[in-house]
Amino acid sequence: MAGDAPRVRFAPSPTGYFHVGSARTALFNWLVARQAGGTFVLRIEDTDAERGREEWVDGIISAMHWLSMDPDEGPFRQSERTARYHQAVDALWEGGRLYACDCTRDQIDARNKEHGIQTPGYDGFCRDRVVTREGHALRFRTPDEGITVVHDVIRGPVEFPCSAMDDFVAVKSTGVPLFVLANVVDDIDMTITHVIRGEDLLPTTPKGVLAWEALATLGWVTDGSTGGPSRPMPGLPVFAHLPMLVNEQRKKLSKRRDPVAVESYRDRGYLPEAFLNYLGLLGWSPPGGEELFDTAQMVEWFRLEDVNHSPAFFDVAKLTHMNGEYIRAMPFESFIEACGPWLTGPLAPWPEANFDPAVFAAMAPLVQERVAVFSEVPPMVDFLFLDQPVVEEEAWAKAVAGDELAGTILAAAIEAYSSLTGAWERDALHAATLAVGEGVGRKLGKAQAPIRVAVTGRRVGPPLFEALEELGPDKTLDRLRSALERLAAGSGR
RNA sequence: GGUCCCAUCGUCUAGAGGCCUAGGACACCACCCUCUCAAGGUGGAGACACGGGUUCGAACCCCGUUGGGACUGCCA
Repeated sequence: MAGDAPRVRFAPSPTGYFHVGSARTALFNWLVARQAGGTFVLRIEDTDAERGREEWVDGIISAMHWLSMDPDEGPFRQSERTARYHQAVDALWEGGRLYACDCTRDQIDARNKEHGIQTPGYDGFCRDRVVTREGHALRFRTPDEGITVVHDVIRGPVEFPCSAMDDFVAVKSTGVPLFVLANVVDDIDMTITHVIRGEDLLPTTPKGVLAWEALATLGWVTDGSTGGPSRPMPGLPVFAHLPMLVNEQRKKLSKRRDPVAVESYRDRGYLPEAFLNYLGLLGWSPPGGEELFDTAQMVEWFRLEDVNHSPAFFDVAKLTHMNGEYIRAMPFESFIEACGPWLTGPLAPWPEANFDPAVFAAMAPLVQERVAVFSEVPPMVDFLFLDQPVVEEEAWAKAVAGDELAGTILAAAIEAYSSLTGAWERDALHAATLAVGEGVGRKLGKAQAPIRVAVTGRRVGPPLFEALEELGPDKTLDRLRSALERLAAGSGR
């Protein structure tokens, strides 16, 4: 742990998509690097061949890019560094820190069952047996007594009794090194100063510390893989184990049941700025108590020492609210631009040719203050660009079919709208509709409901008269008439 | 079973012994505004897990209990 400029690493294993917990870990690492002129390294932990497909790695990189957290170095892939790990394994083997083991899991379990009642873990059966190194797993000989201390900036010193630590497998029988060892060798070679990761890794940290110390005792040197020459290995890094992100059941976020893919938030129209802001509030909060802040402020305020100890629930509702605040704060032009992907191309629910940017721009200010995520934009304006509106059946049932005055109102609206003498614009429509309502003894709020559903297909949406103005008299009257027809047909009248 | 971590409103958190009658935000409820829905405004309900210490004084320090979680794999 030296020096001024920290070198941190974000080391995900590529397992499909970018997990929100990983994003939070990446963010906190990134903050530490940025605030002190440090280096943010990306390392892909893919020692397990079962994992890791190139597309997953691409996914991680692009998600990180979306969040403006491009790595300064990497991606390094552990799968490409096996030769280096073998050197460490040789050193450890020759130093007597490793021994070969030919026990199968079943044998270990059977022995454990025989002895203790149910005590998982390895019993050290092969410690003093002679097993050939080739073709067998290599276990790390952990001390029988004493304690291993992990100095964690967030939690303080955490002590692990060595007696409770079993001889873990460091190298598979295939010769492939496992995570604990590869991790340590990499952190040494990459001169990592701060290991910032999830709390779930805390229990394995003492094993890494032991491996680190074993290597140090054996005179291991770094390989200069980060550019410099070979040099003495650095001391232990600073550890920081971040509190878990949990679901409503207070359990570690699960891939299967919880919405954890960062990509899915991107695809639903969350803003990266809002996403980062929210992530920053999980396990940490700025000294001034601010809730809304950008990454520059986070870089300025963030302190690893200030990170919480307890798990945090990933609350999509709060994220969504925050995203709405960001959307409303956007300059109008930016909002229009950000809506782009939702208005044309495959995401747009209407025929491309029907889309009219001018019409959208006219409605946009009303849309901007009504959506919390961009995926809500199309349904808010689809009636303008669809030949026929999507009629929500529930809305129709309630506001039209279920309203005994609906037919009267619709008919009166057709009459009033078609006899408008001035321009077809919001104020005239407003006044006309007000009159229609008075005709049936209803206030505007109640009177506009059937009209809204007839024309837009929905009970909620942007203000009606602005909408009608943009839609134009032909389509408006058309839709009013067909709604009236449908109503007549449906009710048998 | 073992090891470790954690414990303030439903949720995210502020709180680093007296400033706490515990603050803010999301969610929730009511009202106002209002052409629907939002946004906005006002108000409301809502927490220091429990028990012992230490102290003149504890949400804050210590111990225990309880509860939750993680790990315990030839995954990471």
